[in-house]
Amino acid sequence: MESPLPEKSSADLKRAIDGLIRGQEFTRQLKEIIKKPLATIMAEDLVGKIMNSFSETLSVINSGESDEDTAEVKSPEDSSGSCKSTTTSFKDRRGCYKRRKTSETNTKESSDLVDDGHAWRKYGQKQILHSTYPRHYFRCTHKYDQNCQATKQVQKIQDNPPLFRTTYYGNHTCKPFPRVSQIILDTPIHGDSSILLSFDRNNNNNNYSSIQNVNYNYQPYNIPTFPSIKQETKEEVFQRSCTFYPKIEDQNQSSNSDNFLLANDDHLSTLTVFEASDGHMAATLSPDVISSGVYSSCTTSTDNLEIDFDFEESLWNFEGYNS
DNA sequence: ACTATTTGACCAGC
DNA sequence: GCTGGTCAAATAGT
Repeated sequence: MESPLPEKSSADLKRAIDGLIRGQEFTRQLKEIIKKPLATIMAEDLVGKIMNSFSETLSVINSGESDEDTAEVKSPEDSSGSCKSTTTSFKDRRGCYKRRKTSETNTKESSDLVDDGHAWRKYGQKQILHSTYPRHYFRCTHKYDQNCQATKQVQKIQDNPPLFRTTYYGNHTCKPFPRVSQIILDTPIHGDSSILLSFDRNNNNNNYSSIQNVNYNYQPYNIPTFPSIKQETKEEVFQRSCTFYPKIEDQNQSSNSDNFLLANDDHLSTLTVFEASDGHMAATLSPDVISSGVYSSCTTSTDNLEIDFDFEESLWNFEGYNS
């Protein structure tokens, strides 16, 4: 009773230990990659993993509840159902909910507000006592169409340099299926540099669309996942772990195609996006080689991969990817 | 017209 | 009674 920490089950302790070991391993990896070229983006990814690992561990240590209890996320729908209608008019149901007592949380702090791969909708903002900055409340965009109960809170905790604390509540039960196929990436390391690949769905003469805007400067960008791609396929295993770089060699070229470098643990490829003769967007993927730390395209390869983006299915279609 | 954000109101938990 | 989380009308944006 007098213990400062709640009593832990052996499963909790194992989770805590696993989390610490994971953090230790990520830190070791971080130490290794700092020595390498492209260290900053790889390091950033690892720092995120390290912080998540420690956050999860801390939440295990701090929670006084068992796994079974914490995994049960209270649903606002369930709680609003219990709202008494005797004192409130049926029409005005504002604030009619049950406050969350405990639920699965995951807190991370970062100097920027990077896209976490999910679509969020802001539903509130509140000035918090003894806090300089207001807290912003977000729910999953698919709360109603897919009954996804995930929410998050974002609060600025420091201005210079900016630091944000993001707390996630509940798990996404929605499928990450965007209504507008758009990938927006911010690069906190390099200030306002950003990359936007925007596909115009309004061009509905056929199943494909054209690239509206490809805007980038020539620094590396990281796509930890491809949230716009839904279907689990063998190709997605490749996509999921790719890092995405605009190719420097194209900087002064004016052409109707755009080249990007895709890198994962053991692949390097050039993705060339272009508008095909029939107006739809296509891309080819060809293996690259690294020499002396400088990336260059392997022009001798004929083992290219044809990729189309089908907006009706929201799928990248791979043809001839046999390796 | 439709969707997203803002903001004051409302209510549960402490 | 205070505080924080959520709702929903009003407003802004596209």
